[in-house]
Amino acid sequence: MLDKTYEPQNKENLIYKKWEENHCFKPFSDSNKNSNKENFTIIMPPPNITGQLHIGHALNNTTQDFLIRYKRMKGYNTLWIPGTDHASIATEVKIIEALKKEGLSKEKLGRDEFLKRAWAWNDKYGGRIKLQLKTLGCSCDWDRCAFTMDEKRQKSVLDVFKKLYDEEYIYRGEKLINWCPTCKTALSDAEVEHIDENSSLWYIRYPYADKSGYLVVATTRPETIFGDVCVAVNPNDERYKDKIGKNVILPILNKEIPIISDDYVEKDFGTGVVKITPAHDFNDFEVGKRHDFQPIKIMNLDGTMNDYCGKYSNMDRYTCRKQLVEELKSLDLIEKIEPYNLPKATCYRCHNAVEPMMSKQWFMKMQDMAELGLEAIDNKELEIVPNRVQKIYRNWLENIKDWCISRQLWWGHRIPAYYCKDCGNTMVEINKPSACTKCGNKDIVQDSDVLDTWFSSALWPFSTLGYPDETDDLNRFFPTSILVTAQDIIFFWVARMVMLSKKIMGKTPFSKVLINGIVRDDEGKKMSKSSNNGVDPIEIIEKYGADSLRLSLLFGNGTGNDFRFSEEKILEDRKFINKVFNSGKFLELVLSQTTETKLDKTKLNIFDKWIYSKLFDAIEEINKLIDNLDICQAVNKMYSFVWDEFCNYYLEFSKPYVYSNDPNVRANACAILKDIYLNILKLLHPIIPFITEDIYSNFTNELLINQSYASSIGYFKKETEDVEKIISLIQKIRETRLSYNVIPSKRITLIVNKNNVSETSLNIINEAKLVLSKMTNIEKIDILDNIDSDSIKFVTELGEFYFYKYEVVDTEKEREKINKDIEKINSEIKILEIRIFNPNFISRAPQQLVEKEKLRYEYLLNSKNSLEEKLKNLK
RNA sequence: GGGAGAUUAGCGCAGUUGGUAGAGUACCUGCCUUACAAGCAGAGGGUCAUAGGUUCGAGUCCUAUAUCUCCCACCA
Repeated sequence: MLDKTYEPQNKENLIYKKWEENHCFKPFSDSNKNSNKENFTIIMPPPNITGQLHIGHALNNTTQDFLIRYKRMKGYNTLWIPGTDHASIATEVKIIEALKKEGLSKEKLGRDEFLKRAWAWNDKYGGRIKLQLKTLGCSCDWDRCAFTMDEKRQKSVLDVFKKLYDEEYIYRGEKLINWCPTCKTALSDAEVEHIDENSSLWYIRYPYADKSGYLVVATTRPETIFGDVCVAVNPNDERYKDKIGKNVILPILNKEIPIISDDYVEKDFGTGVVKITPAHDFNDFEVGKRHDFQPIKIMNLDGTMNDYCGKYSNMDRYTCRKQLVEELKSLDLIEKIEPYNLPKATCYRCHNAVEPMMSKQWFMKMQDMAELGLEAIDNKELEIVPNRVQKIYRNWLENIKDWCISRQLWWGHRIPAYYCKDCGNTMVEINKPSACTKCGNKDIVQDSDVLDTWFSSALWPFSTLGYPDETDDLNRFFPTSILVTAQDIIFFWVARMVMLSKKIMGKTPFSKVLINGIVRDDEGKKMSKSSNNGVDPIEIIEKYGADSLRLSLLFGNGTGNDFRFSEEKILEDRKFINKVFNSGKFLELVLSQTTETKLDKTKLNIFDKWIYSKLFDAIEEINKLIDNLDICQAVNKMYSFVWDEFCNYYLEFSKPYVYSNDPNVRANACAILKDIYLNILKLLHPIIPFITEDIYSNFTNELLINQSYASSIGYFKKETEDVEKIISLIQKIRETRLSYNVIPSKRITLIVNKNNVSETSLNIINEAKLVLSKMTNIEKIDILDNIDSDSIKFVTELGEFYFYKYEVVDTEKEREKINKDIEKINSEIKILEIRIFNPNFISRAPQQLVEKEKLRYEYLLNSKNSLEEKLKNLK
């Protein structure tokens, strides 16, 4: 028995448990190894264990669950693998924050203790994330749940690292890298965020060594002058042409450095003179390399100045800047200071300024990899929806640089490189070597660094399936079907998965990527882990149920478009769920009042045939839309079919039959109603799985999740057209009644003009008599030859109809109404005339359209004439 | 500096090969009609940002412009 109103709170958990107990989330192939059903596989983007899921995750996972449930019901061998990501740097930052509150630091704790904390953190937050996903209704296979740092994934990482090292794609070297002085680790280019900062441009005088005056250098980073190796001008700059090759004196250090020329220098910026600091600027590094200068390091890894900087050593970089500028001022070496906006490089995790530093790190060669990534797009092995995102992907790969993969962190995959303490030999091995392969020394130490968290993420599509072992899963499910993710990790993750899958597995990891939009809060601000305006989906689910949240996330949200989340929208959308629930209650009521239901598909009335046709259309359209990944439109179609066609019309149509006195009619009517309704539950199950499953269990003993997707017995053209005509008649009657202010409870007579309504139309009307009277409160239908001229006339496709004037009256209203109708028709006629009297239109537009418009024009003229006549006759 | 997206009814949005603008919600009118007032039946409301262009025909294609949002980027 269904409750009085739907109470999702207490039921959803139980339903989820039932699904799990019945192994509903497993691929068919688990129980039937010979299953030859086509696979449909999704690997979940693993949420970071830094915290809990927010609405953005809910959108992402609802979309995946929608696709998985749909495909499962479509008969695919579906597998959805869930998982979580250790999120190396992000989690480490969080743990350090937590330690700080306890007055601890990671150094005080030591590596082993710190890692214990990290694993505990994983238990807590990873566990919570899984719970959140279950609460949302995600039908993923929890037995296959993966964690980027669990044993199996460690194995994958070690294997791939060694493979790429052996093939010389991975190398170690000292290069200029992005360094976060706060997190005290190297970062990749992708992990650096640029923000605009109000700063200054300092114009500093560099005196010529021959005391013939000075050169003015404009810089945004005065504190780096300690590292200057030269100053550079453009070779074509007339102002400085004769100065090239001369020396200037570097202020403070009083060291002579040369003036060189390089194309990199823009004549028009600043003074046209650039100081070159190769060890702390990416451009300067390149210039320095071209001119054979040794970089001079001037900073420590914590962002303070190093011993090279004399009295400024050990001073924070920004303090140094302030004091240095003061000193330069006192030496009269500052020409001027201008306000200047510069993009400041910051760490994507701690948001502090990143420093380019010379450092020995591990890198992955990316040139060949990028080719693989581009090839995937070029050869259409990979399609990104919406299409525009492909450009972003392509652009990044075309400008890629080698990937710095080592991090000076503790929480992560430790790099499997071992160094001989004696001879310095480097060995990359999956297991620690017992002795140096070169000198035999047993004193071997492992590299203390860990890998960029995105290294393990990049292997996700095959590491989750068991790589490097040749598992059944890997053979069966790789490559996967589709990746659903957000746009902001297209470089971090998507591109790298494609590259590494192609490199390691020889195949693109998925053929489609569906990008879901960014979720914003109700003020339009981006919801994110870092900006802390995230809403916990659990809170929303506790209030409104998971189905309401899911529906709201998918309804009216265009593919790839940003989505504004509000509780208000949930309240609006959940009305639909209530509607579904109540129509189920109606079915239950009807079934309770009949002893027998028997579906006889040979005995369908026109309304049954109409609803089956509508169902047929709806399913066809929905299938097509989902295949095109247009989930928004698909949900829209479900909505309008269920509410407009089924609830508003078919339920009403069915009432005379389900309450019929003829037990045979009744049995069949009930059976059909049930059949249609159960199909609706199937149709809706991918969006609102809980309530549909719950209602379904009231009518059958089977689980809805296991059923085949909705289907209709067929399409009946003639009956469908007939019922459409009846619907227009119903609407016309209602409209006319209302326009004459006939109160709904008043039962009136419908007059049919025998001369004007065809035999077939009469048959249709006759078949719909009961329905008509119920839906428009018509007491009886008079079929007349002679109709009083003052009767109230209205026209539909079925012919001319009237009301007795004495039943509806009010001449003034009538006049007003006719005039309004004429006006409406006139404006349409005008538009049509422009078209059909245009010879160009006649000759160039499709003939079919021309014919259609001409017919419409004639129809309108006729209608207009009859209305005008009516107006004349109105007394 | 480069690129992408957005601009449609009061509001938040949909509109996929160009053919007379759509749903939801709000507002207005009338209804507690035995599934549902989280409802039913109706009505109103839009020069589809602006200006040009292509076309018989443009919300839809092209070119500018404006406003907003996002991404990328080493002009010191």
